[in-house]
Amino acid sequence: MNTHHTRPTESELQILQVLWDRGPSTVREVNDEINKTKETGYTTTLKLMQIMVDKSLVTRDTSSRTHVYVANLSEVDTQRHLLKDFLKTTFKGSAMSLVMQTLGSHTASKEELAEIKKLITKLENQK
Amino acid sequence: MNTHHTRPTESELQILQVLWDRGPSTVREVNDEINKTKETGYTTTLKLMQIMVDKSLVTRDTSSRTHVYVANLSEVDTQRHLLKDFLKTTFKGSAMSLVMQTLGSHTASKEELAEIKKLITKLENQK
DNA sequence: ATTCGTCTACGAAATGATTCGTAATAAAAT
DNA sequence: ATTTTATTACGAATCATTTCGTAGACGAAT
Repeated sequence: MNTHHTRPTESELQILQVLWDRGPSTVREVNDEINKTKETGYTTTLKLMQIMVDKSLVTRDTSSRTHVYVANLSEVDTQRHLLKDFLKTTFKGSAMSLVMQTLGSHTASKEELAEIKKLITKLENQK
Repeated sequence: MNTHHTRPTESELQILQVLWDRGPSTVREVNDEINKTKETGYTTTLKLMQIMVDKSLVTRDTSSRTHVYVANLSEVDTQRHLLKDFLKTTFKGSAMSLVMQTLGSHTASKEELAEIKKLITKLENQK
């Protein structure tokens, strides 16, 4: 067991993504999903998910022979966490340069842009 | 030698940061800088920087005994690259949810918000 | 009841990243 | 000239992550 908090590794994150998308899933289901992208042996995924239980990243229901796994963290919380980290390490903590860069190099629809603008206006009024 | 393109590791990125901030630097200088944050032996940093030469992440001037290292990639290009990756792996490629989340959970000055708004308006007009 | 397919558990190999010790060398100080 | 100090080169140890083989168990199909 391990209650201590660490960043999920690349592979762990991939598994979490699947669990977030699909909801409670078996190893087989997760592995099938992952194999759409990346060839991975069944026992590899199994082992990773077992490790994730140990790290408390996921919980599993072992009442039936085929165990069912559930993510223990919410997607948004994890994103927030990783974002904070990413911001610090690659943008020296400057949220603004990250936003500017993202807007600059990724296309967004008019609607999306409008939505962001709305959020900004709201933020401006809070000051 | 290695011309083949990979993502810099955590440590490599840290070294690149120093080179971007300081400009051309010796191992000693980089190591001193890094030690402000994180205790690291001199030869550790040296070795990493030698590996980075091999990966062409940096170039070095060996004309004098004490070699001088320079980053081979621009900070912005690297950020763009890492951002793209990060977006894909943790935000399923949705630039918008990344931006929204960043704006939501990090404070920005009025001026910064205004600047972003200006960029958005510009983007809107391009459509 | 035997066989077949699928599952979990687990150890250990493979891979990748980081850290460090040691030797060789050159320059600087004495 | 000799000693001290700083540097590079490089192999190897350590550590974390990922991958996989094998064994044992269970249930379904024959």
